[in-house]
Amino acid sequence: MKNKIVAANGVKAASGRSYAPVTLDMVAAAAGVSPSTVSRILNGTAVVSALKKKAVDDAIAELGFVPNPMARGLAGGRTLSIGVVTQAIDSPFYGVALSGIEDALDPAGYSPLFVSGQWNAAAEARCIEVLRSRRVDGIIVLTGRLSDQALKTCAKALPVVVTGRSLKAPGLFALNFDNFTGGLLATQHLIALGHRRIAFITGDLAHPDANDRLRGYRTALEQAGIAFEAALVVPGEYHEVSGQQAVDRLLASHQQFTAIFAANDQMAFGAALALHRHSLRVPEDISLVGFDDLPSALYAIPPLSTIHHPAYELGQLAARAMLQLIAGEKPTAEVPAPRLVARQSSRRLGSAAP
Amino acid sequence: MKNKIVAANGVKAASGRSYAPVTLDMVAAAAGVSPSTVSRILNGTAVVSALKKKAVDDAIAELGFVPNPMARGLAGGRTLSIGVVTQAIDSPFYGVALSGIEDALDPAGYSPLFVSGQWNAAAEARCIEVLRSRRVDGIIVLTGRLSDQALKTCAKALPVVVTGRSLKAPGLFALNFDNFTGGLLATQHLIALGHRRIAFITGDLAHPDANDRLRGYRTALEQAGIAFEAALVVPGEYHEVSGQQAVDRLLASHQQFTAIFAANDQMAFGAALALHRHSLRVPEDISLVGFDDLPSALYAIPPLSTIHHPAYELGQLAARAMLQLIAGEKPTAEVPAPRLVARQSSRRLGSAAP
DNA sequence: TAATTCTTTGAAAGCGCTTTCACAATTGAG
DNA sequence: CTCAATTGTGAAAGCGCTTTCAAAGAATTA
Repeated sequence: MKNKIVAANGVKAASGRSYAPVTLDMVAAAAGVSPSTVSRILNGTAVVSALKKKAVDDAIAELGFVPNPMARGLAGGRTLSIGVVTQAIDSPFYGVALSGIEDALDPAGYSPLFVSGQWNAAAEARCIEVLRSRRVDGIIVLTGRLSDQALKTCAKALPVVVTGRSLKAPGLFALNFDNFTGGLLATQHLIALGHRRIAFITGDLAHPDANDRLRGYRTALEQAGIAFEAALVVPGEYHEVSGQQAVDRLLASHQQFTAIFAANDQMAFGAALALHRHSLRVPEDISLVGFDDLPSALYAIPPLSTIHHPAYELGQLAARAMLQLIAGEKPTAEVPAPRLVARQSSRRLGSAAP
Repeated sequence: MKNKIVAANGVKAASGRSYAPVTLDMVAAAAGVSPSTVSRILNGTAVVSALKKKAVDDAIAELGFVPNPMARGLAGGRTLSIGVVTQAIDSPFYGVALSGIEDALDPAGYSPLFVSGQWNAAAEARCIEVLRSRRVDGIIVLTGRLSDQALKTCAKALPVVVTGRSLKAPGLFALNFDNFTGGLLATQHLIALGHRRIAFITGDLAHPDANDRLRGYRTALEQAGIAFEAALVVPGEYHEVSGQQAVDRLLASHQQFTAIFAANDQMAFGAALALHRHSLRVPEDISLVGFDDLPSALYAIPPLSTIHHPAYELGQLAARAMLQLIAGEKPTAEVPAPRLVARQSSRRLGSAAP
């Protein structure tokens, strides 16, 4: 039926006639039923006779009716929108996660509302305020710097899903990636390749994940009977420059090392550039392993060995968990385990050039 | 005053007491005025005596009142939200643009609503439908595949700002980057370095920008008296793999060339990897120039020479133009001119190794 | 068959805000 | 000092939808 097409394609509809806001009342009138009945059919709130249902469905299609979410939100309390607090919408890692959220929310009829916290607790708090003032039905927080306490109290008023922490509270669901094991795997990989002097560029240690990755590194060392050397651990801040500077510092300190494990890919890229500037080749002179498996890791030169961090899936899982939370169910999602992706930036110590 | 703090910090407020939705009526009651007066003060719709204004302002601060956008939208027709149709929220280029939009919209009290069109006209049409059903006050379309006609008709109902096209229509503002000059500059740069056999990896030629860049390439060649060779032009699709494949194809064809100009950075990264795989060094054996100046271009190895495409500014300009459109003003924004950023991926033909 | 319980449906009261409209209270002009 | 033109303000009517609440009809039971 042509009706369906009009209903499914707003632009088409708009091109036909000027966008006429058709309301639920008009549908009711056209179908010869009361507005309440239309609403009930729309929301599946109550049983309606098949006869009337058909009449209403036809009227909706005929008129190309699209419910006004504003009115819905005002009247019903739900807005079918989920607030998403991200740190930077242009971050390569979070971008992918947002994409996962969007894709998981869409089929359920929910729209995400993205706001950026800029790695700043105060800004995040403002974000949450904005989201609540927009009456979102729930909030997904991607990592962030907000205190656990702030999140918990927020969860009292609204379902909350948070990634990057382990946290239990009513109305709150936490999805945590196993950063410890990730750090462990990366380091074990280098050790297995014969490396003993492995430098580590940390993430921002204000973040639990950065600490977990560091613990993984230390534990792997321990397990292999390699002494931990503080001088081989240099602080970074999760972005490229900091990785670059870390390597500069490492080199300036004249420490010996044959491999570098960077706590995320962005720092690994920076590190690679610094090594390049110092005429050190990866992996011939220095092996390099990152963390996150950004899309661009595949196209680094050489392609970066890294720990796969399933950002897209994480986004999807978070979104689905939110949907479950809203439905009153208990989310059960589990984040996939970390997995090493060995590419060409790491190689056996002392192996011949290709 | 503590009031201010509470008002500015929702989380704090929430942690103090359970989130009590304070309404305009409550403010009116507290200030001893009518709701109409409060509304007028909120919107600056009419002159209100200084005395009452102060009473209301105090009450607002005291109660930590935040207007409900839903109700506002329902009653007033405005929603203070702008729909943004992007192609992929996780694209490195668009991510930056979104960030610019967000930053420009925020001070005006507007929130962006991002939806992804996935480079698909039908999906974009659906996006627009979603945005309209959410009653956004305007729509910003980042490039996209929608027909000009569809955009124009959309603009009849809603202010529209579109990037990546030159288009004139009532209620519509187009912001176009000078891709032709960009292509020209990149090619001239390589020519100036002594290159004569310059391969070109095109973007998706369904896009006007891809064609403009190609025209720039051809024109630069012409101006330098270099014959255009179709065999040196290979099609790409604006993503890494296509750049990689393009180089594979180029090499397989045994064409001679000393430089490659890729129509965007992502393809340049792919191309660099392919060259690396074939043991060709950049820039010693082949000079490489990209287009867009993605943040990661700076950390490519070697850092990529490219045309600066001011994505962040573009986003800002688009958002500001939208604000002007909504205010009934005529936007005047101009996109900054393309600019070559010469880094280390391009060098003079035949120059000695460092 | 009368009494009782379900089902289906409509009327009406909001949700929180904006916006006419009209009423006082000022002010200026005649 | 009256009459008209301002001006500041409140009452009330929605915006488009959801959701009691109660009524009417259908089905069940005694």
